[in-house]
Amino acid sequence: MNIGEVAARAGMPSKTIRYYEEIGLIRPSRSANGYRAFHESDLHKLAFLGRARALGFSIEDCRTLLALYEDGSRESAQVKALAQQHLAEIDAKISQLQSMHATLSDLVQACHGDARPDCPILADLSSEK
Amino acid sequence: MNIGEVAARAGMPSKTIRYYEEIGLIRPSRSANGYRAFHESDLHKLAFLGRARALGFSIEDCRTLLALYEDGSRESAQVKALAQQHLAEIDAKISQLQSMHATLSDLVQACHGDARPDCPILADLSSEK
DNA sequence: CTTGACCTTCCAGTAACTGGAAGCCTTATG
DNA sequence: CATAAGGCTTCCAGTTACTGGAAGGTCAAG
Repeated sequence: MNIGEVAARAGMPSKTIRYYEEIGLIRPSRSANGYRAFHESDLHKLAFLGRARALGFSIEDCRTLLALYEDGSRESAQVKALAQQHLAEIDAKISQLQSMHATLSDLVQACHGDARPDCPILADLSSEK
Repeated sequence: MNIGEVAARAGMPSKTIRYYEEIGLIRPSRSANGYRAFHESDLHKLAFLGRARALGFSIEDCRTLLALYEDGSRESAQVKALAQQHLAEIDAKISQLQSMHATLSDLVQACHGDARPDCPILADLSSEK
């Protein structure tokens, strides 16, 4: 399989796949012509990575997850710990965004949004204290 | 005022303030010794930027907001439009994170997290289809 | 034989800082 | 007056996870 087909099947750009090779997440072999030659196992790894990334895991987390996945003697506790930690980060981000949302939607509500310069949003941003 | 005091009063690192100057968000004057000399107006702008950043606005949005703030003949509609657009992005991020959260917390729930290698989280990530 | 679609590598840019090195300025102290 | 501490300066590199683009090799079709 060439990179284009793999990209299509894994649902990610070829660029990303090359990048993943560059940082050592995958190691496709090479054909005589210099093209990357992907096996099913490479495709499988890429799909794994794609799903992990879709869940918001960082590349380094993905590297760890992949290593755990390939380590038959892993302890599920390690995986769970990593996932829980990530979940906590997600929670934190959600809270932060919700807080932003609350403030900002109040301000947007308060702004009449017409041709006049008077604006509660700017007033809030420039408020003393 | 030197940069240290401004940093303390604006609640951001000196590094950030230098960076904001570098990208043209502020233009503090200079003392004879080469130190940046901040006026109250600079501090005010930095506080404005800090609040806008805290609401998640990008630097470029901040630049626009600052320009609008300083333009006495702005139309509040412009500010409101920018804020609404940002609010939509926040909504999108929250949805995405909530979706990740839902999937991941299910998986975490399902993982016994002990010394055994069996792990629903890895199973899901490596699932065909 | 040429065209077009793939493939290759390499370099640069993105967002918004952050860390660190090398060195000048200022102030307090012995 | 020498020096040491702390603040200031600039400049360079690194971070995250790609993405775009240039220059050029390869392959299948007409």
